[in-house]
Amino acid sequence: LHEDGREQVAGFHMAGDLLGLDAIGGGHHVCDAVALDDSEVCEIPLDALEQLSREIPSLQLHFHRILSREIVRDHGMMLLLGSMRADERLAVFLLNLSQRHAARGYSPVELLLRMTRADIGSYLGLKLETVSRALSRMQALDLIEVRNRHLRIIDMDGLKSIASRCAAT
Amino acid sequence: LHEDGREQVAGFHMAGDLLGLDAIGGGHHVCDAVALDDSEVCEIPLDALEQLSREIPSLQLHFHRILSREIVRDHGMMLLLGSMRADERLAVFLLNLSQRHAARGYSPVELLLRMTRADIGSYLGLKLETVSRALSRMQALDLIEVRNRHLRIIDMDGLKSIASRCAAT
DNA sequence: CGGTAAATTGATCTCCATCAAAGATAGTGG
DNA sequence: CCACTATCTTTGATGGAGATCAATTTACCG
Repeated sequence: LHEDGREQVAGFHMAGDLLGLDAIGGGHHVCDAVALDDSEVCEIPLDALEQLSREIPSLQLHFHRILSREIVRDHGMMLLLGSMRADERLAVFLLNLSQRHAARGYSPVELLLRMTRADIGSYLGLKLETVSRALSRMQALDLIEVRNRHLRIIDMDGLKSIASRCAAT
Repeated sequence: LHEDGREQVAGFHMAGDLLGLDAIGGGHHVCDAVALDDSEVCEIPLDALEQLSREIPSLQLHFHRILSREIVRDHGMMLLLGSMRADERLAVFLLNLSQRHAARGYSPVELLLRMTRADIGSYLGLKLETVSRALSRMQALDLIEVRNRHLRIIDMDGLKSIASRCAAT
């Protein structure tokens, strides 16, 4: 995502995720996408989708549900970026990754981070060093085990309690 | 917006704005709305809107455009919350307010802030004291003139240059 | 006019950014 | 196969922006 020079990672997509939901409605994309791994992409022509969703109400419903979820997700990110500290952000990030892994039939505790620390930092509004430090701290607390891009969640509940330790901003 | 205790101002709406765009697609609202002034609200039944937009393609197009804009707007906020300092955030906020005022036929320089400093802070990911200090600083630089909730923009270009002084995160 | 909520301003502290350097990893070519 | 290089990662030291704590001051409303 870029807008007057600045740029930021707006999200990480996994198999089955839709992307490019900005530009629905005819506008131009304000984000671009970079593959972090060998990927297959299925392009959905917007007008065909709109045409079909006019004919099939349940498709329309699903389409709108997806758009809505994107908005809710973004609001969650705004909350995270606006009021969480470094390790809370990271905990939320890891738990989210874990959930999505599990939803796709992979292990919820064994994660392979496809992105660099800088990417994670950009996404979470942190610097890469801060991400690295937070990971090390979590490892020291036996919450996770990190070896480069390989990450294993040891104490899921511990992570959850970090992620939701309220700050009541 | 609240989710496990925390809460945050997700946006400020003005006359004509749609709100409640979470919950499109049948879900539950994750935000609620508070009137900061005497307000009239026109409720749009979702299923009627979807029904109509199935029949009127241009309505569907507009509807999708609005949803898309919301997503783009949120991404802008994520950028702001993730990588801007206090006065940049405030400058962006004021310029945005000014634009929307102008679009409605009001003066772009004479603003009446309907919300508290705490609300602004919550929206921008800052504390109320920080908002207050940033405003005072801008006033000292003759960029704006604040008297309580009344705000006058004196140097629009100055504000713009603050808003876009890149930080290249 | 008195009481309450909001706003300003000051002092201090904390967390994260920044600067800097060393260690690990993967890819390249001899 | 191994040295070689570029990139990524970790870790340390320092500084700064904003949070937090606290005390006035100002505006608002019955």
